[in-house]
Amino acid sequence: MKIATWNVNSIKARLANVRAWLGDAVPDVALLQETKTVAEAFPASEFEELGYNLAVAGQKSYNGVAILSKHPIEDVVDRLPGDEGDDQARYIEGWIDAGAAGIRVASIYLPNGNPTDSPKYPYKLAWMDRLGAHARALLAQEEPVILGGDYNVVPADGDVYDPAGWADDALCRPETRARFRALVHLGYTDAFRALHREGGRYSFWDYQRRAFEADRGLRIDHLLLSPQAADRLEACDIDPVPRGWAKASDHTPVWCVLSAQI
DNA sequence: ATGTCGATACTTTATCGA
Repeated sequence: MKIATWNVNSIKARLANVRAWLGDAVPDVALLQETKTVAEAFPASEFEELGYNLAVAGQKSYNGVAILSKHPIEDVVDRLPGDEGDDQARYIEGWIDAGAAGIRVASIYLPNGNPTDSPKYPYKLAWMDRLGAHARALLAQEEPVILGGDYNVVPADGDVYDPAGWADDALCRPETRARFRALVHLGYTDAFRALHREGGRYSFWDYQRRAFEADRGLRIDHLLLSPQAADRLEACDIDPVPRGWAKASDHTPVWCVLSAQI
């Protein structure tokens, strides 16, 4: 079972690239973020042609998340619990019905939070607290779970090209990192970090100032695995290739492979 | 020296968000 996460920065602008990568990498499940369109306008048939089922949560212009799965998607939850007044499309969850390899997945687009002296930062921190509460509730079900997405969190200084320069950014601030660590402390595993010791491995490079060419990047796209999923973790990596394609997203896919059973 | 991208609207350029 191969599961990938990718912030595509508009599913319409990225249609050809996403279809090409799905054809190359052939993930069973793809968790997409920043689709930037309402669910009714999501180009579903373009992915159904490739053998994927879809679950989509969208809004006009901003945000938007989706799950693509070769297996049926059941038990869909299309908003993060904990704030009925929050109408930003940043969370979708579902059960991937793959028999013994079945797994619960969530596609997460965590708020950026900049600038930190605006209401955006407390919104980010509150959103992370809500995610923690929901992640805790999921653990009680003792299922394999992958919470994947654009976390807008640089977990440690080795995950950003210029730690000092980014120290006060919403992606690096101590309050942000503390909440990410809290997710780990609940019992979730950062799949990439579990299998790779080295720093300097990034999933995002800004469009500006030739950041990709200079490898000035950040690791902010993560796959967090419940114990039942982590016990089945066989491989995880970042695929930088799509970031170098024409009309690239500013993020690149991160994927992992789980065995069918332990 | 400067060099971004995508969506939107009282659109063809400015604004917002990232």
